[in-house]
Amino acid sequence: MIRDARVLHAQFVPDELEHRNAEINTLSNTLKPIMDGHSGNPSLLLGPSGAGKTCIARFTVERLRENVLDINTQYINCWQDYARFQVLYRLLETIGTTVDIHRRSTPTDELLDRLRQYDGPPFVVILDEVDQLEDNGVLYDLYQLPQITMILITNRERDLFTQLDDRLTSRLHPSVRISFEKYHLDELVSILAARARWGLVDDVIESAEFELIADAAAGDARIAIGILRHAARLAEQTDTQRITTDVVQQAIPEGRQDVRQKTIEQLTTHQRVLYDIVHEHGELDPSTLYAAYRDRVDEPKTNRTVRNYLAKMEHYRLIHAEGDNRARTYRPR
DNA sequence: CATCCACGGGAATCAGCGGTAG
DNA sequence: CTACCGCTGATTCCCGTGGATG
Repeated sequence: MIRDARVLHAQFVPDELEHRNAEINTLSNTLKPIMDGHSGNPSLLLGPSGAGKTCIARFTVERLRENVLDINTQYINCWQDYARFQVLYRLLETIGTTVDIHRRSTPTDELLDRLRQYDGPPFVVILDEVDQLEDNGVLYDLYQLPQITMILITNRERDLFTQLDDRLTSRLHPSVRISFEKYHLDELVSILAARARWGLVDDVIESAEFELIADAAAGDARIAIGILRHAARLAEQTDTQRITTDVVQQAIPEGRQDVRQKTIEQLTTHQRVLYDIVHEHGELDPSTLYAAYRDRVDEPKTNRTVRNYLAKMEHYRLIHAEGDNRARTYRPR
């Protein structure tokens, strides 16, 4: 059934893209100065999730790399690498100067110094989910490095700009903005058809099923591809020769929940207990939460550790924290 | 104003892992 | 092969900060 599983993951970047030509062109144009050895302006890709921002960014940069003899590129997902140190570290990794850097002993400023000394080819940096950065200062750091061209991706522009301080806002405001809309139904169908063509055995799914998936995905290509992947797996497991409407129906909930499900699975037992408590209570204050947690586990972690867990879970958007200091409450997402 | 409660940064400590000297 | 060393990530301890409360 499945011929090439890589293709069935949303982060796979195809060799050719059927839609989003306008967006690709705009992005290419802002990157053009690089071809003449200048650094490009930062660009800002905006739009709902699953609208193709990440895919287009990677695609365009890859194509640029084919056209320019020598550039460095790095993709960073700020959801995973949200600290200033982590971002700088990744960049140094690409240019290969991390050898003697030890996470413990090397101060962040030294990483920045090393980046300043960088005098290699143009360096294009994709920062995905920028609004997740805990310290926006790193944007300022990068902005000041002449060889670096930034592509910023976010689905919530407002969140991003309220976090920025003035010097950054004024720097980034003139940057090129490219807005993405949700995919139309027929666009999703053709995206799915392409993935099926590359990733699945021939003739196992028909257009009615594509449309069903596209409809359930509501414009989000990531979800659509997730559903397709689950459906293919289900069909394989149950030894069905085709991806039928039935199979698709079963795959829809999992496909939708995919991202969240994966992060929940990554939680430790202690974190999972906290998650469950919050979701059972609906809304509660820190002390009741901690008390409930103590009751439920054998060897409870300290209050401080629990706070770390909660912070992390909020970061992954599994729970929602509201209010400062004593007004703090936690509730499910 | 003193006290309470929670937050989150930083230092100290612990436990697991891999490499290495003997 | 084993004992030891250094590194790392997780946890805990300690503490300053700040808004709420009485």
